[in-house]
Amino acid sequence: MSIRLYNALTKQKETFRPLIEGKVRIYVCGITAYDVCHIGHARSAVVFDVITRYLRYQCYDVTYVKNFTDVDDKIIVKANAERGTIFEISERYIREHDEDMDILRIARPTYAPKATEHIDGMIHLIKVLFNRGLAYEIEGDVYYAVEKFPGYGKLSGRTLEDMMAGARVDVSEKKKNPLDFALWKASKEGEPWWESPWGRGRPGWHIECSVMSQHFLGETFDIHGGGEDLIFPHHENEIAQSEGATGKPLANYWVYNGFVTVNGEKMSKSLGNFVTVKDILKNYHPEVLRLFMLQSHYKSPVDFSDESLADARMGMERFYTTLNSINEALSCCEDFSGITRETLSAVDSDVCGKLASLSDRFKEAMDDDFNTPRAIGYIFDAVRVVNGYMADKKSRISPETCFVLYHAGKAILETGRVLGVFFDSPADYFRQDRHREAGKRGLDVKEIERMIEERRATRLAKDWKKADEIRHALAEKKIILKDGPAGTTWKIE
RNA sequence: GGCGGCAUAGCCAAGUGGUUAAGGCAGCGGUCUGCAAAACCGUUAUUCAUCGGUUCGAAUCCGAUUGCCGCCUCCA
Repeated sequence: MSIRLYNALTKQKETFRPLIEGKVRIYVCGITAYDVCHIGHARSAVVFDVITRYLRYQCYDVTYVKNFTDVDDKIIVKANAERGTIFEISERYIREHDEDMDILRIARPTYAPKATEHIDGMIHLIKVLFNRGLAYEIEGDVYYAVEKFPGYGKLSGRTLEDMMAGARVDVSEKKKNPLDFALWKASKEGEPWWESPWGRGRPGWHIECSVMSQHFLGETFDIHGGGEDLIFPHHENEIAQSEGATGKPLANYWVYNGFVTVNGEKMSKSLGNFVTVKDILKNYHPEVLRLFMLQSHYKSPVDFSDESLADARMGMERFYTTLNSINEALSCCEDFSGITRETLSAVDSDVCGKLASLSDRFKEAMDDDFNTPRAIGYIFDAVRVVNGYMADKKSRISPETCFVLYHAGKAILETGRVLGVFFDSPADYFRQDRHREAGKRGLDVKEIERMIEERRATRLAKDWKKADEIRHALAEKKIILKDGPAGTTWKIE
């Protein structure tokens, strides 16, 4: 069993073979720290989180690096506008980024370096490029001479001629070739600067990733990733810099997540449809956002809307409802330590077998280019099997049943957690959901619970008419009551 | 203009050469329930944008057409 993944460099699915047996080194381009994270950042983070979780689940020792760009035009503009330093701006947004990612249950990268921590390395790399005749300096700016690097365009699948034909190339007087890009920029008045052999300046955008990836992962590493918009020019330029300097491949597999659109439109500040992670987390559980994203393949574009999130919430409710039922059944469970697969009845054994196959099917799906939609389909299958089993066994909880349910719950939790979901207890999940939904609709939780308490008394008195009146009054507000043996619980539709 | 991607049920979405086209949401019928909810069972695409072609056989490969989208400028 081996993982196959789509390599954007070769444009085909390939068998994944890490450079060092058992170890995987991944570099993903992170954010430029000048604003809060939006759902596009969230998708990229979720995709690579799931990839690293799955690789670790498959017992790989993963080193995952995700950088922060903390010096850049937009940060400088914002710092000047606020009469602060670029560090005040970048530190603020890095902190916000980390908070958002933690809530989204994104495992922290092994290393999260900042560009400004590696200025010396950048200067060193630029010197190497000079020595190799790939860089030139004009008035304190240093440019990369793209026509000197034969492989330029190999990742994005275009040639220099193609690119020259495009009318949108910015023609700068200084550059020898309009496609040359800045490695180092002379700092203007009011801009941050570092000393360099070419005078006071600051780094170009692409050089940081070449330096930091090499610093943490070596000259060649396994997987380089990011959003698909980074293919050109960012990663094309990284390849030119790194491979131009070392003569070795930068990374063996190039993996890109598709974009998020909002109601069918590209997210942009001018359209005013910029959805931040914080906006979503006000209205939905973080795992709902993850489920929504993972129900599409990572390479596909995904369209975000309130309806699609609401659908994902219903799906998540199905999972947690089953997890809850398993917990309830096991809470009154008998000792099943003496039970083994071999001692089970045919029916019990059959269910146990079906649940045991979840893990294999899950791996089969994930091995195929991290096919999370299929993997999730298999978890839903398992949920149906275990629900059917519980419906059959309703009132007869035996040690054998407990054994089966215990293993069923374990299998579902284990697979789900590779996807970064099912980390809450069901009780917690539903409590949060009630409060969140009540908040969205301006409903008073205390008042709802008071009415349920009132209804409890009428039910004890078997006054069904009055009980139903209360049920219907709450139903008008989309509040659904569930009468169970342990009392009445509620949720919002 | 150049490069690339996508089109599968009411909606979302797997499947990319061969038994009944996963799964979720929504809907409908039934079981269960004091009534509900949840759950379960059944049901909802003779067909995969359109038209041709290759093949014993195609949603899956090839060509054309239509429609949508991304990149080529900062962008996850």
